[in-house]
Amino acid sequence: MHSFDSVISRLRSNGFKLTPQRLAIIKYMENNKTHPHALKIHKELKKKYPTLSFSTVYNTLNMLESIGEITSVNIFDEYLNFDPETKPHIHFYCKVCGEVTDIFLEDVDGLSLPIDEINGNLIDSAQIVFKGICKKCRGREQQ
Amino acid sequence: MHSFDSVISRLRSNGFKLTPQRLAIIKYMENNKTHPHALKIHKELKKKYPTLSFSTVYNTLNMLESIGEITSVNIFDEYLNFDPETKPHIHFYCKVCGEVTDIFLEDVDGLSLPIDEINGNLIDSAQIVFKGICKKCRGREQQ
DNA sequence: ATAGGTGCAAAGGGTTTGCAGTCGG
DNA sequence: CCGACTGCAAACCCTTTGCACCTAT
Repeated sequence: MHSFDSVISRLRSNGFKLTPQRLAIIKYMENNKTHPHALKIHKELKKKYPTLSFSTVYNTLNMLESIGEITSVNIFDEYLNFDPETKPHIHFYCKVCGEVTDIFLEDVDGLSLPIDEINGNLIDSAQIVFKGICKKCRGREQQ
Repeated sequence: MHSFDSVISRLRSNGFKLTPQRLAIIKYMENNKTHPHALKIHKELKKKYPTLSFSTVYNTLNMLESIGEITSVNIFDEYLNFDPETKPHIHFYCKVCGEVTDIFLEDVDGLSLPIDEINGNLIDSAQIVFKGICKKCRGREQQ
């Protein structure tokens, strides 16, 4: 996702209206590394906007995704997680604490993406989720 | 998934009852490379077992997953796909025809899994979905 | 005989939709 | 002002659950 100001001007120049709800959602997503799902965003922002509806949250998230400012990923089975990081990257899901963190390709030896072709199939995107136990939880589990 | 006969004896020796519905579902999944979802399985098998219920399909699939005979993956956002291939592998989803095919690690240069640790995080499983255009559709699209 | 499985319908959880009222441009 | 957006409730889709009946062992 671009900076708050850039997103705002992109919306403005594309004829989108800048409602308080949209601004709040954009601000919430900017630099957000927690991969929130829509219901969480709704719950959080409802504190400040008590009448905020699900439809507005979903509409705004879908709109931001459609213009490429955020992406959505199925990290768990249950629901969609939204991510302001639009550069290709990998998600790591910790089975103990439930946190989802980003891993960038530079950090992984032996893994070179994008691979653009396998067995004649053209590849244009990849969704990679590693699951396991995160550094913090590993330390905590040692007795 | 093991062979039909092996699955049957595993169930028998574990005290599971061998109902016609279960046998049909197991037979349907054996060597199935289409990554079907529960509703598709239900629809298909309903032809032969008109009273087959959703609960039976889901119960059986969940049972088979719990004993490790099949796995479930979220290839699309919408629903869970079941796969009799339990060896770690990658899914390729074709955006044109919608088919999902398996890719094995041997086929991918530069990709060596399992990677067991990244940044101190212990990794025990990975879900990898490549999306793009499959060989068949690439040929078909050239004009 | 009996535990476990089936089928039905209803409930559940996340997401979308329809529509009247509202507000940003 | 007007068209796009909001909020509400209902609808939606896939999956699970509750429960009476049934069936494999």
